Amino acid sequence: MRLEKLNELKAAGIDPFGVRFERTAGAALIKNNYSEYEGKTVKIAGRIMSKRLHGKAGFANMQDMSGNIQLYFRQDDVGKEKYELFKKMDIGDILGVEGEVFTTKKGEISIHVRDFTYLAKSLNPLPEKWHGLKDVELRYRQRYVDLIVNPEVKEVFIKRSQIIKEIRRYLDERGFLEVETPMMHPIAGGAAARPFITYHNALDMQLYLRIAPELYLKRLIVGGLEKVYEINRNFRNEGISTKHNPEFTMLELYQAYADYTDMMALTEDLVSTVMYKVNGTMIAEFEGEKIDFTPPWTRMTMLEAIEKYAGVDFNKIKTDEEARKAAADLKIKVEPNATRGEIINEVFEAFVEEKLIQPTFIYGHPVEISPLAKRNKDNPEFTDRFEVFIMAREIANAFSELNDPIDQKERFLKQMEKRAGGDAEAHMMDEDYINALEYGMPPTGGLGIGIDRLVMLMTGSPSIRDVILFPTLRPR
RNA sequence: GGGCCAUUAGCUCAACUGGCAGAGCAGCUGACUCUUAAUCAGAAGGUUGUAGGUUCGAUUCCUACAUGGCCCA
Repeated sequence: MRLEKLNELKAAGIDPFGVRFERTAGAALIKNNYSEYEGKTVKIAGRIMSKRLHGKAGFANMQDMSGNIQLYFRQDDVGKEKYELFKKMDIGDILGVEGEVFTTKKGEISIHVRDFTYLAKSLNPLPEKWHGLKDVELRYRQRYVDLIVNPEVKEVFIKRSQIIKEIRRYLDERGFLEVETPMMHPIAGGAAARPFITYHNALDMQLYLRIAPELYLKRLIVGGLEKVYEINRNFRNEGISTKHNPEFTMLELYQAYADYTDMMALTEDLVSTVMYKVNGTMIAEFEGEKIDFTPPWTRMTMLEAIEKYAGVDFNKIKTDEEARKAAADLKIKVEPNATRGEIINEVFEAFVEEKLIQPTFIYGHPVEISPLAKRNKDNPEFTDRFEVFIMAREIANAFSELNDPIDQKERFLKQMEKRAGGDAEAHMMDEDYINALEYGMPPTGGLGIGIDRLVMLMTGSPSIRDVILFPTLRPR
């Protein structure tokens, strides 16, 4: 049907797919500065979203990126030919119009159209005008349609962009250098996760898509780039859920001569500053909860948190055997050879995480689950590491970086044992990283923040797919 | 990987206990020179996700598969 209209347009000598159109205003600009624009002739362009015909006059609404404005067409003004063209026009068509700004009798700021040109004919009908597009699958698969008809979706992605911009501004102002490190790694390191595998033909070698940029960024610290950060994609070959997408965006930053306490202060200040700049408030509404980002955030060691929420004091549990018994008492399944540190982590995940609604620092992670973190001076079974939880979600992970190459090598060897034992998430040996540490890495604080999850919280989006423009889906 | 739910017109949704698949919007034809969910009149639009099965008869019941959602691991 619309193809016929397209051919009619062509037959009438009108190009349905026009060219460059110079705009002198936008919908929101005109509405927000009406007194300036009243009576003035403007040129605006956008998509026709609705149409109301009244014989020889009619109204339409045009949407551009800034908003929506009403257009008024009269046969007396545009001429019979153009008016017929207006009548034939479909919802979804993209036009450029020229006319004067005025207010209708009903008080709506509008454009009195004098002339218009076709910029793009729409061949597919748009979804229904007041229910929009609801089908989540279609919304993700055809995000372009979602963005056209659901304005709140556009708002989320504009806010996402602002959040990332403010993070960059914050770090740039504090002397951090933004860098880009490889996405394709010969060894997948820096996190506990299964990687995607790809293949380079010319080099005849297998490569991994990175699961984290960590080890490369710390090589840069060795190289003397004392404050670096990277905001980019990580890839993890794992399940998909409302909290997980196979590719997701991470901020990682490293600061030489700092430690995890500096990272705590930085995290709290960075996140709350960005929150306030973007939302104008420290309070976020999320799934019926009010989250208060105002610093200082609660600080608890992992053992304190376990004692509080699981009622078990792991300070009194000294051996792996006692820990396994404690796990059994709590009805948590663990590997028969699980160590105390691993069990502490299991108990934490089972009993504590879900309770952490307000921004909370959990620090002092067992060394077994932290192969890249520096040991605590007083208690070498634990590391100088923290994670931030908000709404039961892990938002940030940070530590004093392990800069002792000998300890690091031992940790890698331990991880390799686990790997040999079937743990596909255990860390791989990275000889070159050890080599880098052997040149000397200053004591360093490192921090990672999951950008998608942060955006979820700051925009009130319950699913990670609501903050990723094109989430991973099975092809149709 | 397991459980539950969903899939009907381009979109949003109906269809009782198994009995002719329906509405609104969009689109089409016509009327209307200040409407805004415009209004009014008319006509049209479907392999009910796919493949089987039960039945005189299946959108409805059963099985498998596909895609998605939610929960769990």
